[in-house]
Amino acid sequence: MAVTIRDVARASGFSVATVSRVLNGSGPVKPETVRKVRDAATRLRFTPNVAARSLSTSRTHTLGVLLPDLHGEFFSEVIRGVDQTAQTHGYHVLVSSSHNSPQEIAAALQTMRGRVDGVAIMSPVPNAEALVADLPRSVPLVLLNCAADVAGVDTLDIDNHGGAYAMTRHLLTLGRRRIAFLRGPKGNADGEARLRGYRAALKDAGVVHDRTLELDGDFQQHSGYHAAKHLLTISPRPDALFAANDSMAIGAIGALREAGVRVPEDVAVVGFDDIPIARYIHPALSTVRVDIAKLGGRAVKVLLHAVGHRNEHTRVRETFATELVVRASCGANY
Amino acid sequence: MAVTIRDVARASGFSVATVSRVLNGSGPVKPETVRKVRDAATRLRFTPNVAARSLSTSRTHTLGVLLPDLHGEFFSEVIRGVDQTAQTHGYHVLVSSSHNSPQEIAAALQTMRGRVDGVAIMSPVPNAEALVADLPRSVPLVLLNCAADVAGVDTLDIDNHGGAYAMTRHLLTLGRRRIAFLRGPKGNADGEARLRGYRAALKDAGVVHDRTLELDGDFQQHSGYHAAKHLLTISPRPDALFAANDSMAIGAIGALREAGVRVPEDVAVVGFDDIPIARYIHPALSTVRVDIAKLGGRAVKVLLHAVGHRNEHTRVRETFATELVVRASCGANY
DNA sequence: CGCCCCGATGTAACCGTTTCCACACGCCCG
DNA sequence: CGGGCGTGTGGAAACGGTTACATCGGGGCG
Repeated sequence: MAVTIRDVARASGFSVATVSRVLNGSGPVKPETVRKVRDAATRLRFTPNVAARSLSTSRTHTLGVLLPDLHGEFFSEVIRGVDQTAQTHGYHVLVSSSHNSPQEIAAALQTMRGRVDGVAIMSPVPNAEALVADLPRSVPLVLLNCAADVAGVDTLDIDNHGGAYAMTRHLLTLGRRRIAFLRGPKGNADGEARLRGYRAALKDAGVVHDRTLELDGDFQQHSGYHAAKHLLTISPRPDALFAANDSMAIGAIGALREAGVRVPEDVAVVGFDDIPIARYIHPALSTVRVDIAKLGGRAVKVLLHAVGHRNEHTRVRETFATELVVRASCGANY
Repeated sequence: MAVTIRDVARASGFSVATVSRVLNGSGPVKPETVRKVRDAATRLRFTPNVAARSLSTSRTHTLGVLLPDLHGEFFSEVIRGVDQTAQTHGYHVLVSSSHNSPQEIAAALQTMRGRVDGVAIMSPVPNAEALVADLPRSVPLVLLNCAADVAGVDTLDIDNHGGAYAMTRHLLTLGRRRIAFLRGPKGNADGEARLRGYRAALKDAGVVHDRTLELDGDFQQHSGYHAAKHLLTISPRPDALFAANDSMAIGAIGALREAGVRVPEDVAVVGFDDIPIARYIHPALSTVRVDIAKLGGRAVKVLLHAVGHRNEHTRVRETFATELVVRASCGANY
């Protein structure tokens, strides 16, 4: 067995209680004692057993992150933000992906129980309300991008509607009229909100709404690729494509180029998210920036606040602003 | 407090020992008893306390992953592979990033102690041997891409040398002679091995080695961008650029295009990794494929094997084959 | 018929912390 | 001078599981 607190107690000549107090900085201890105990601890290379510790404190110093999947740069940015912030607060991060249904999320939450002090859920499901509603609410939760209004949990959202509205408006001012929209996965809250923003902008501009210009996608590159192929069969051909995320926009550009269609001259293509790679592709992708890593970091802070108040804090509901990023693919600069 | 095994025992009319046996499928129990206990457990919504469990079993059912950073698609692919495999084996994944020095790795390993049953380390440091050598070897470790030969740990490597050799050879057969190489971060084992493969191929082909064609990079897009800018100042100008990873290759292509240099006509650009996005950029990136997710998955399996044998198994040392992927950016198809 | 073994179950020790409570001591104050 | 208080420390009870060991019938076998 490894060295325990008892060994340190014996070696330093004090009781386990005192050793514990020294190591945790709790309770009054003589400086002299502190020194001796510290000495013994380092000499023996004592490392507290985290299981034992969390058994008695019921704190794990770990946060969970539930993601729908791990494809593309979007999610790695989320994790990056989460990990970074968690680390600076002395917390660990437990990730779990491939949760696309309420059932899977509930199951994952179940198995995480007791392993984490709080969980950030990025849920693609339409009605997160229902999902979270009948979960044991013992663990602090923060919902990311769920557009849900659930009592008892914190929620962080991206201003999807506003971003999509602004981008659509931008395309309209550039003179594009037949703007196709490439949707996210069915029921995905982000995707839906972006779609609504697009529709609203069209409507406000008095452009007639054409359902056939709303293409199906699933946020992954290849779906953008296929959607663009399909778009080329539409007559009259759209002069712009607004993809619900950057990955699909990139896939779409690939398909258009293959077909000899010029971007942005023939078809403007824009995305959403501003993943790091967006500026390096050709043409550089115009998109709607979301500070994804920051969102992840914020989620951690909210969670830690909840943990600190034993989940009896006033709930937070924030919306992250987006920013229009105009590069080349929208045709603004030629 | 939550419902404990004692509550289940009381409710079912059996002892905690029997309940435990039923729930873990250990020891002989009457079918009738099993039913009753199961009933009581579900009725009370009993969830075993993982801390208590791991305190007595010293198993956490969690694996750790240490990564140098989380930028780009490469690492998210690793995590994806790890998570997927871990999940199918009922394991959780603790990730931790930004570990670029032996000290940081050691520290992270320290704080993970007791939280995980094993750790996969993707270490960029040159001499992982030294690092891991003086770590407490209680926890099973698997080293990814360290090109290190450390006793007592499993190691998984990518055939960096072979892949780079093949790619360089490919460029040579296409008639390129002044092939620049864009290096990875200083001391990064993958980067170094790829560089050596490049050099070896040049040497074997009798091409004189020109140090000025070896550019500095750090695996991130912007470094590829800047390196390409620099490359354009070299005279005579190189006719090919082999980037040590795809992210940099993509950044480089962006820079070249900005400068009006045609890829691949004027300068061929190739990468390494075959991240998902590689095929969608323009020109589609020729690269060396590595099944990153599979590597992550394999790491988990190795780790679980080690855990199963209480870290007293025969160590594994595997090299993952790479595959030359010829697309457009190398100029083979025009 | 007695013994042994096996199946089924219970009792309690143990895992390594934290923390409540008790206690000793010195000091101040009434 | 005694009681209260604050400081420093120790003893031991949690925390909630797992599991070694004990117990108890009953069936097979010599």
